[in-house]
Amino acid sequence: MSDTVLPTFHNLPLAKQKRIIDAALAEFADKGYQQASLNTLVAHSSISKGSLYQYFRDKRGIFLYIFQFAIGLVRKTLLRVKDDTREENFFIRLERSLLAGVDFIRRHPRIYGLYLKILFDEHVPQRVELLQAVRQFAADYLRSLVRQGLARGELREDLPEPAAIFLLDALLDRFLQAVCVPAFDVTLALHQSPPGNLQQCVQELMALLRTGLGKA
Amino acid sequence: MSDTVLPTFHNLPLAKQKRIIDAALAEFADKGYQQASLNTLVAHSSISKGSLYQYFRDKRGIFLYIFQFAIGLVRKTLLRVKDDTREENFFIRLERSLLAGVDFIRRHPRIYGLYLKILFDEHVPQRVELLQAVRQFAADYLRSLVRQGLARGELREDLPEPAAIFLLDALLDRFLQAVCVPAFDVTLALHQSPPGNLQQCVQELMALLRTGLGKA
DNA sequence: GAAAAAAATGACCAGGTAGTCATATGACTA
DNA sequence: TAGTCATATGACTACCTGGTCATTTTTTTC
Repeated sequence: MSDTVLPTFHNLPLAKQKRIIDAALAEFADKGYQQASLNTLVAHSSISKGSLYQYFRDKRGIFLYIFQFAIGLVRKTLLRVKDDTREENFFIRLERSLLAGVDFIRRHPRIYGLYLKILFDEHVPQRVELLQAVRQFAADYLRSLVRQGLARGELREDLPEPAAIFLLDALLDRFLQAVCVPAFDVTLALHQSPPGNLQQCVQELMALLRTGLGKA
Repeated sequence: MSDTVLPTFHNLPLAKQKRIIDAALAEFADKGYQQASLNTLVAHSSISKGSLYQYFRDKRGIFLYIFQFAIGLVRKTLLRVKDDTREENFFIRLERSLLAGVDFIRRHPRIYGLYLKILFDEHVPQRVELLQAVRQFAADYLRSLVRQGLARGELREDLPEPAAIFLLDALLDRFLQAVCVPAFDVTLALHQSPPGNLQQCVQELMALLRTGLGKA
């Protein structure tokens, strides 16, 4: 697990570390794992190729380090939202989480890009473990929200928990994708819409989740 | 658009055409566009490299031909489902469409794989057009179902159409992904479950869509 | 059956890749 | 100042890529 990054890297000045992390994130997010070029990476971070191999064992090592770094950032951000909205209604919390997700992506587009690049590429090292870590975290997050919502009587008592979590996960994930992948954005016009409009869309979706599609 | 495949290809015996299409589909579905190797492709279809370039202009041409071929198959299949369930209730139609999707993927796993490989790779030729074709088709399909459901009074009259379609699209797409990408299958245990169990999951999700999560 | 046209072939090319290694640098020690 | 040692370097290797082309083989035409 930790034989990915060598001690030399941590001896580097923080600014240099950051330069390398930034360049790696950009390259992997743009090209995916296999297609990412270490030559491009070293050029963009102004270090030599030889140095790169004194910081990391190999390409795989660089990638894993970067991805774990990214996962850490996501966890921290989402847990903060969960805590900040502790007292709110279930659907409000959901709405806030979603908007926080949009905000995160706006601030760290390359981290989200990296995640998307991994999703369906079976040849990425440790892909199953990395993906499962992300999805499991999301599911746990939503489960916690659902249980608190149930405890407060904001949700139907007979709610099938796994199905509900699945539906929520699907909707949230797709919403984020639609925000930053125009081709997904066929129905709502999220992509270029102002923040206010975006919030209105979210609220409409939340209302739909609450009351369902069927005739009352 | 049609300068992708050269006339020589269509003069080939159908069996040989099929061999090439199969090998190309397998290679692109497994590796994605850039990472797919034409050397592997020709080896697997038992033709020489030179021949490949007498059938197609270049790599891009092969890819586009294969993808359009795949799109055709999907359209045909889904339109048949829509027609077959013409008389059914909205939620039944949805359920049937979803199960038909699962069945299609089971029968043509490489076509679905190809679609997934395209989703987030900006470097795929014509990606935006290809993706939009697929998503637009799905959205149109769902819109048609929703409108007929509304006309028959099976859905709330005040249903916000775009939001509803978005939600349905998100759920259906994610369901298919969960069926064939184990890492997505964190909550429901779809991946290795028998068909009966799978159908029960779908029904549970349909019920959730109908009545919503909120307290009555 | 000969000539012409069409199709098949694989060695070859330029350009890219991940990773290596002998050498150079420069900071710290004695 | 001399010696030591962690770090920095980029030319280099072996390999793989998409694409080309002179040549051979097969098919068609007369």
